[in-house]
Amino acid sequence: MTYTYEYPRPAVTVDLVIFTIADNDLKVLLIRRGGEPFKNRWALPGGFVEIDESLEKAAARELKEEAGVTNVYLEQLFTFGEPKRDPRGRVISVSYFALVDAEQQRIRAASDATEAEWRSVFNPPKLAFDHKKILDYAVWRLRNKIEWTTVGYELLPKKFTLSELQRVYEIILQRPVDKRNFRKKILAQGQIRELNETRSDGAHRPAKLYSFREK
Amino acid sequence: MTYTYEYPRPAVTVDLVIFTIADNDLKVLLIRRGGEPFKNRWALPGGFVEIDESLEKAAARELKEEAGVTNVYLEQLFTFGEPKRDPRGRVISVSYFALVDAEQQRIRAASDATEAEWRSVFNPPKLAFDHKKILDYAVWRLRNKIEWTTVGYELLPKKFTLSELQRVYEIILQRPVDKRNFRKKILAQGQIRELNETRSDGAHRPAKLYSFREK
DNA sequence: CCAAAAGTGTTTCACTTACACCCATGA
DNA sequence: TCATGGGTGTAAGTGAAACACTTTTGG
Repeated sequence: MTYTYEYPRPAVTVDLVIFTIADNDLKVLLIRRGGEPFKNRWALPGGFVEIDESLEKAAARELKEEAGVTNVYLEQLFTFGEPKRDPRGRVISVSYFALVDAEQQRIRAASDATEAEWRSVFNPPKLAFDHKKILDYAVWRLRNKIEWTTVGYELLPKKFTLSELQRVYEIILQRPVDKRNFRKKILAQGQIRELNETRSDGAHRPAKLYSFREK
Repeated sequence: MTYTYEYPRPAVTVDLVIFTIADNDLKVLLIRRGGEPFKNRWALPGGFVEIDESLEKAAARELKEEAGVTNVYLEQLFTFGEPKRDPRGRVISVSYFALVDAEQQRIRAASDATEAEWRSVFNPPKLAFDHKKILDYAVWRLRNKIEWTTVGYELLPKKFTLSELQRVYEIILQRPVDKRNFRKKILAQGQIRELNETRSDGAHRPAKLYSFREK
């Protein structure tokens, strides 16, 4: 195959599905569009890939610009490239999903300037472009990942209780999880360390705090 | 976010990892490059995405052009976009992997004109660009998929014996598989139908033929 | 002492793994 | 009759799921 450069080129963007847990719900960060097309509709944050910037870097840059966070879990999802997905012309979107923990997510809420909101994943507003498809795919992926890997920890602050971790699983999977089996499974993974601290949180037995090994 | 169109745009290609089983080995289709860079090196088949063509269609088109096959298993793998992956400029490559069965693969070998070869995945020649990385990722994905899904059938003709299917698994996983447990597992999946045919193949008991439900 | 969440073990069931011999055929 | 690959069952082990009560604290 010979590469030539005479082809009309598509624009390439990254779109981000940024998840967090808040108010006992799984949230995604959405931005309200100011211009056409889809004016006033909610959309996933995203933007163009700079010519000398890797896709991963572009995603990390958007993440910082739009959600004000760095150093969070970030993974490429899928590349969407239907010719008509953007009415203005050919735009290929490399989608990423990111997991932001409750602590960092609060930082953003405070410094918010543009119209961006954390919205429930399970009852989202109508989205621009094919962003609903991207969101659905991201949720599907997150559900799979949480069952087979340890990404769940990315949604919690450094110190957490087992009940909090369990809630994360229940919220994402949208089904109750057995407490004893859950603790057994998590502890058997050997990925978390029990700290010599507890958290008192009302009129009941304080919970032991744990931390994830590295992060 | 506002889209503007003043950005210099990267070129977008699709690259294909086309697998087949032959000579008791897992093979990938490689093309010898005629021009610089990487002149004479082997590379994955691929090409530019046309401006009005979906990524999936572009991959299917390349698959037909390069391997002469249509209607085979095709799945998006990952998008590689390091700025320096192509020395001539910014090229973002959406990679796909395809599974071609032994029957169709023979068609191509007969009508071969360009310098394309089926090469062993486990002992490949030095590859151009970052194609080794793409190949490695595709092999990893294929291994996972074959353990959790039924894609294995895509590498066999419509009628096959259980021993042939077992060989496919052993070749891909690069380890021996227990015959009784394998047959039990496959039959329990309820995805194949026993045909009223056998295949005689030498001085031993003929094997029953099976077919996959749909394809 | 009461309310509330934390913490803890055992049994059952399903699935995976290990393993060895007879069968049908062609030469 | 022998060599070759096809075909079959059982027992042991491992991991998942179901399930209820005691502990610790604050009010």
